[in-house]
Amino acid sequence: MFTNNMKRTKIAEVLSKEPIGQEVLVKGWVRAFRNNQFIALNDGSCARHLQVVVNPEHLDEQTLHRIKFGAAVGAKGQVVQSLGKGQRVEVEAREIFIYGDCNPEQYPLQPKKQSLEFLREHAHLRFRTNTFGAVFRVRHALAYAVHQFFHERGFFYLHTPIITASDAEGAGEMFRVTTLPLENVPRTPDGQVDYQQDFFGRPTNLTVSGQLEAELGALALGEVYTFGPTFRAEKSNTTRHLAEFWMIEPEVAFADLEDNADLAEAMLQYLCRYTLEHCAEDLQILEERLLEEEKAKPQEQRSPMPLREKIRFVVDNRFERLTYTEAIEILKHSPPNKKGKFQFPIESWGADLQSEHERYLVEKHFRKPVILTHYPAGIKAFYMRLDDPKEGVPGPTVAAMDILFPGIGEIVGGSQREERLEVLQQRMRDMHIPEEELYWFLDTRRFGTCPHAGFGLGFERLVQFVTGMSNIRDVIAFPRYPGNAEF
RNA sequence: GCCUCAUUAGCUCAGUCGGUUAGAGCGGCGGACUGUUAAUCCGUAGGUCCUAGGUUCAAGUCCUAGAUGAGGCGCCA
Repeated sequence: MFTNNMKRTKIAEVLSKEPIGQEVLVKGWVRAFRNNQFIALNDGSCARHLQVVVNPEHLDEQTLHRIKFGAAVGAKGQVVQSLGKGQRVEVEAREIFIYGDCNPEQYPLQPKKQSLEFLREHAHLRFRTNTFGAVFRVRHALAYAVHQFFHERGFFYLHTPIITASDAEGAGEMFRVTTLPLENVPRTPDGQVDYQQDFFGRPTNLTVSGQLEAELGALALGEVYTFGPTFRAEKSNTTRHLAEFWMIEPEVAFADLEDNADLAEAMLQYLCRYTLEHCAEDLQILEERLLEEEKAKPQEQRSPMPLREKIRFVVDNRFERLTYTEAIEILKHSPPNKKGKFQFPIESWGADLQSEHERYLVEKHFRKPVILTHYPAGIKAFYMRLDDPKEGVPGPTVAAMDILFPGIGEIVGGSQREERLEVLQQRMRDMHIPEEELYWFLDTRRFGTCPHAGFGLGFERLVQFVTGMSNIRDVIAFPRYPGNAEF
């Protein structure tokens, strides 16, 4: 009979402290049962399994038969030095208790390598694999480090709304939020949808960015950041877009574009360093997985360096900073442009850079993260600060900043904000953004305005970079994308 | 939204020029095994060849449409 009068010890603790001779109770899920004798037990606390050695003399035939891949079991026994070679310590089980059976004929997971596509269809179970265990432990570490980074620097965590009434930001297609009955929408006499009868008395959407609200906070609290879910209803079908993702958006008063770039670079290096120091085992698993995955690819598509080296490279090297105008010059004279290899040839100043151009700059030309600044005003948002005209620059630019990472592309997008009321109003008129809807935003410029700056970091893209997962749908627990909202 | 590729056993995939009874590895199941490490060994079951049409004496194989998945592009974080 299983006596459950002991405190459970986590496997991470047994493996790190190696308390030889101590009696422990461990609980977890069976990852392998070899030789009718050796259970590889994993409880999620760490990447590694604990070997539990079963002594058949202490175990009835029936329980032995229930030790199956995936079953939840508890094991009580002494921690001893292992006689085998794969591990230093193991638990000599005197008692085994089956919490939950796992029928192998029905269980979708198998004790073998399974494709990421298959696991994506079983996302509710994929946490139980080595790869996804590692991904989600690293994701947690990164989220924790984000708060630690900002807290250490005196930033305040601001919770901006998830439901918003402003649809004037132009950040993308929005998801409508309503309680109106879709099958029988109330109409006004002139046939329009009668939003006065809706929950908020007006049209509302899920937020596409907390930036405008964060600016309100920054112009009083000084330094704030948001870290929350963000929604874009674009039908993007790529390895780096989600309909629901998490975004980190710091906003800093009395800061200019350079301060902004400094902050973003320091943050990315801090977060990368944090995972190297706190997630060594998980990163090793992910590095080995990536190596295995890339074996199937042609040489030129493989990563130039192993995962951890790539992360260390970001920590140890200054990001390359250059202006859009300088980037255009480099691209114009680049071999692929001259040889007509770009699908979109670089011809003149003013066009937005395509993925292929960003990739060339980051992966071929500089071979390191790149901060691109001072984009043409025409291709950037209304709230970005208009630069003073500069010699050698063909048109008006804004104090924008994009950080490009190898393999992922744009990981950060930010700017110094336009703090001058008249300039901002002119920009809004030029871009057909209604002033009335953003009166509250403009009030910050009317009353005690000051220079300020901020950026947005796509959290999943950062997790992608650090874990080496190539599809963004594999770094969020339950991905939302066009045609899929399962689980 | 556009382009390319794929869909065959539970999973990963092979399947020749259209030809007769569709294969492998892993996994499952049964058995053996008290030092295994992707355990091993013996045995065994398992198929609506994505769907609907079409061409043909004959279709897993060719054609058309659709569904689903993957990758790329655009939009961006």
